[in-house]
Amino acid sequence: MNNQELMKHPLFLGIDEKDLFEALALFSASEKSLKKGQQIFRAGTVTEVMGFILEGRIQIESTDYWGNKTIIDNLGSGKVFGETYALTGKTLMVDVLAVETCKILLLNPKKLFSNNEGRGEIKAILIKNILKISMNKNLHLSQRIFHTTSKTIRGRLLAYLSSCAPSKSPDAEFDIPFDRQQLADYLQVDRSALSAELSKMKADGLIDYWKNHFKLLS
Amino acid sequence: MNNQELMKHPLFLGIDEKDLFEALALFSASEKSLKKGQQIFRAGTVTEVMGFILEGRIQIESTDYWGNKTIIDNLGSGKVFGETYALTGKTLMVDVLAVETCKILLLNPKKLFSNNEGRGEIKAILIKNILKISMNKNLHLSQRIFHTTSKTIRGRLLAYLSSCAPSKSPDAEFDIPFDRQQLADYLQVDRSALSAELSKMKADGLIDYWKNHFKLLS
DNA sequence: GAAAGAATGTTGTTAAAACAACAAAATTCA
DNA sequence: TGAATTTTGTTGTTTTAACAACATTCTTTC
Repeated sequence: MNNQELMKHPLFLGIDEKDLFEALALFSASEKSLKKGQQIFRAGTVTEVMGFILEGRIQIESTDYWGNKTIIDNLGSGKVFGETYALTGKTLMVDVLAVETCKILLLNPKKLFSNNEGRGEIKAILIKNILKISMNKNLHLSQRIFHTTSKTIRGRLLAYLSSCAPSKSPDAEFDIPFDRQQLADYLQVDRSALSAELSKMKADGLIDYWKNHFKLLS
Repeated sequence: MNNQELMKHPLFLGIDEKDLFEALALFSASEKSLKKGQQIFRAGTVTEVMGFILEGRIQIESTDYWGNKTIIDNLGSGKVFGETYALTGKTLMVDVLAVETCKILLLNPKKLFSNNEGRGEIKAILIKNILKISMNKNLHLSQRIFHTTSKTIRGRLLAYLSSCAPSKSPDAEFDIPFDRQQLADYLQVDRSALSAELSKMKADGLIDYWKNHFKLLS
């Protein structure tokens, strides 16, 4: 990802190209490469930095005492994660890990809130951008809640798949970022029961799918 | 709630008393009284204003096509709601209503982001405050997700009640803001099954309760 | 291209919660 | 205070998903 592309992302929107270097310096930005499966943040710890995904996908999840995993979110390039923990200083409730090879920027937002470092206009823009990102994450978390609102597996699948579909029109096709086990951990249902329900829904003519490629039928 | 008290709340933190009036003007603040059960925002609509609770409690909820209600949150005095929708302009996914007699401030945050109205320092402080509020809401929504992570009613109750307890110490006593039906709608379980499970947990010596007053036992 | 491994699908059994209908208790208010 | 209403608790039945064990298909790698 080059500077031109960086500037198009919500975090750097409104920053002039000539100021981008200064913005990155404000964040004490450092690049990091991750292998598939590698952990970035661990629940129970604290982080001063947040992540910006340059390439690859990461997953936010939580595993309880008995080993039950809950996937909170799955994010791809251009997305920001950990900003809430970096800025509030709260102990992480979740693990964050790379689900494929990743390149990320680690950004420390602390200086944005100092009064004697960096240009005020740049800091103001970045803070506004982080606010927007935070609010979008809010909406995203709300959606996440609605995906598991239904008490039936079918209801949860329909809620999730509908929100993934690129348009309201029937016969919309799209990929989801989960395999079956991950989808089960996201919707908080049993994997084999999920597979069974998907089969039934296909038999009922509601959906069609192949691996992680789905189609909603009319 | 008087000005002294207002200034202690996260939204106005850092604003001098002499600037409070200007801050309220920036928000085009207007006070509104609500009767128990009265709706403030309706799902499917759009709002330019957010709410600040002066007195009483409000509830954020969603009712699906079949009448199944999900309670997302229940907020008391000093809390802000609707800020995400007011600032992003997105269509509301939820209803907001007063669960008891309420007094609220309606605040329009639009001018905070204009360049020619209001003093920059005040706007900057308010934006930072809203950012902090947004992030806390993020953490809150994450917690909300963990409250319904367990597949058993008992697990959900323990997750929720533990997070309500004022301290980790056993025998902690506290009130919850829900009656049985509301708690069921929050934890997304059946009310009668919830009552039955509470009885069992009391019989098992895990908890004690009377109405909405609970005690976690060691 | 065969073998090994991983992912997905299938089926039967078990456990749990939804649901329904009603009983008991608490609260409201006339 | 007592009747009406709301809230909470109880129980039996039905539905659903969890669970377990295994079959099948897909993918990887040598």
